[in-house]
Amino acid sequence: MSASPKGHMNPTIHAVARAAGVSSGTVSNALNHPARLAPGTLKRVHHAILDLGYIRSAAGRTLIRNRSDSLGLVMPDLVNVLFVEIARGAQRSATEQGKRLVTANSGFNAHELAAGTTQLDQQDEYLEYFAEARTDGVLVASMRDPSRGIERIRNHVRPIVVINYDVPRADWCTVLMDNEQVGRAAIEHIADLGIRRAYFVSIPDIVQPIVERRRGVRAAAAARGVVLTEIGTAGLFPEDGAAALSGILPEPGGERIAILGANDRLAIGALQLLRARPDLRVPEDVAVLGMDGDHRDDGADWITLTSIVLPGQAMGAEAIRLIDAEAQPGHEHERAVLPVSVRPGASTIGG
Amino acid sequence: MSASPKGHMNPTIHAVARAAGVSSGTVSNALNHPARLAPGTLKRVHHAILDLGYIRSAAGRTLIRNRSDSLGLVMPDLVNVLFVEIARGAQRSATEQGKRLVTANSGFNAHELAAGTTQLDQQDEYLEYFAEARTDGVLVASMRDPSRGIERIRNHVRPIVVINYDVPRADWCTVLMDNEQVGRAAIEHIADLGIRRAYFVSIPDIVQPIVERRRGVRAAAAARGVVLTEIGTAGLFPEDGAAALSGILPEPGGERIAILGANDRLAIGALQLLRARPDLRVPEDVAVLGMDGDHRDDGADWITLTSIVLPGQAMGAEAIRLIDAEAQPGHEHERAVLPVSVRPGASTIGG
DNA sequence: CTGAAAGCGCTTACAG
DNA sequence: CTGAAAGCGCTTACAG
Repeated sequence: MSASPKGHMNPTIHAVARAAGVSSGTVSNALNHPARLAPGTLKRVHHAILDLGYIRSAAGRTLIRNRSDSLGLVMPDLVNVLFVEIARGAQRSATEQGKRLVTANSGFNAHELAAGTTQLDQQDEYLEYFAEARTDGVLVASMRDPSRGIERIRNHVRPIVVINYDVPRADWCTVLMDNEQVGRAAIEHIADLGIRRAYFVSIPDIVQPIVERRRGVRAAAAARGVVLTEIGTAGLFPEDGAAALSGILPEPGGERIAILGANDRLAIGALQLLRARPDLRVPEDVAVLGMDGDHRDDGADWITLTSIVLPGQAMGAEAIRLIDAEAQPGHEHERAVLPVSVRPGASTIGG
Repeated sequence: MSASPKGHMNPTIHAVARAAGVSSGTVSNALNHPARLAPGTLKRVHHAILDLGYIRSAAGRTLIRNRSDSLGLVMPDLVNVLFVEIARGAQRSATEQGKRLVTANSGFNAHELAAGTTQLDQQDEYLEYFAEARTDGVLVASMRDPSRGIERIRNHVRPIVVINYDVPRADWCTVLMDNEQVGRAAIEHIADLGIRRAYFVSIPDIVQPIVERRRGVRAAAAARGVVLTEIGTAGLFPEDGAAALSGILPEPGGERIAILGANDRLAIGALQLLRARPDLRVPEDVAVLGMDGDHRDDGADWITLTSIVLPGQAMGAEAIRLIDAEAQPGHEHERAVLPVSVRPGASTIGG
């Protein structure tokens, strides 16, 4: 049981073979096909393995098998809760299927992008890393087009699933949430409440989800006869929302309006302004809604924020399922679009 | 430039050599010691690499170099924001130093542990995974004793740094935050405000940070003459805090008290109760404080929560630094304990 | 400056 | 049931 009785570091399969008085092929069989060994031999080998603190080298094994029994997940930065949820869903699902999942963070940060301070992210580097490792499959959760990086590794890693970015006619499976539905659901929700005038508060169209939410908002507003005004912000934080909105709050007794934040933080910026305006009632005068369920309502809020719940964990789990499906012969690439739902709060429905 | 002109998959170094009309050793040199090649040869090799979509196999390379040029990080579940911050700090720091960092989630969940519904986590499995991969160093962020898993891989991976768990006389470097200071700082803060009676609300001592925070709270309360009452909860959520505290709220006009949540969510449970009690003023009658800076105060709160800011990103960065330091000859294991600080909010200081 | 050869630690038919 | 041997894809002295 002692880790290393002979002081040897890095014991190999040959050291184990010597200690057990067998050949290295037999040690390998003990690990890979134990049923082939006589019980006594198996026991001796296992004893030697424990005694030497032997751990098989993945390099030798991967080299000859040309597979590594593990999956890779490339993530943007973890500031966005959506990606934490995607990672959790994927990890759980992989574990349930007995697969190892290993994650790399590319350092992409939408806040920085919006503020114009982005450095390059490491997405392509980590894709290459997983390709070098001959990972059995790669999941890429992304805020930007991953095509170039994927193109490079195509010859070396087969099942690839892209999460959260939609490339037309892509040569891989894709898992998306329905961002147009996010925008539509927001408008539907306030239209159902009888509100006829809405402000959509958002950064410019620099990332795909924003583009699509805007499209959904516009389409639904047109369909429902909601008068829509779009307000641009410099960033995705509450103060950006507050700064952009300070001019548009109505006088008391005016027409009822809704403020729709492209994300929850922007909506919270609106709530901050409104807290300082006791003459305006929420939601009777101004209804407020966020669009990415990022804000964790744990009961400390002065008013709970209505938002759209994004299916992060489900997206992660779906991606693992598709990795599997891709491995089936004759599989056609799938494009899964997962639905979202409104989580009503007092900021629109009161109570 | 086409990915695979001859339809070959998994091109090897030999395929590249053939295409470039050189030997495989020369291709290897082009990758590892480009200066050794004649410019024309180098160019031909690079062209062949691009043309074939060649990506070097880490397996062959690791096998002969016995190192993989990457670091592994084993994390508990990402529900706890502290660990997200640790991961971000480690990732950023590794990137700055040009190192690849790859992460695995063990699925340990303190909430589930507190609720008694834990399954086993995968910490040891992923430690073994990184050992098999001959990772150049391993970081383990943990809520439980990782000794067994580390002991097993000791012969195969050298620099090991444990984050957030303190093993006495450990044979590795350790990065901690000062959890006793967390408890002390909480008491100091409210004692400085003149409060003489405090309630410490916490799950039982099933994880190390709780043990130490309790110890710090007790020591500081004794030192400062604060009358301390400890309240047990069944879990770490706001509703657990609210359930445990509903009996202890004072009548208006009584002695001023402080409620100290072992984490922010428990403190928020107290805030929920207090919002329903307009006869009690916060912080004049009841001051409330959380202990893990987990709650993101983004301005939607009815009152901002005073809390203790934990040095998550700094811990991650420090761990990367120690991996480096361990590699120096003659290095002695370090035990870094990073300080915490109070983030004052209206829930204790008003305003 | 380039090539031939050895060897890293495994797994897998194949003999025996 | 076990062992000897080939080979996975690389890198690195070493000749030339």
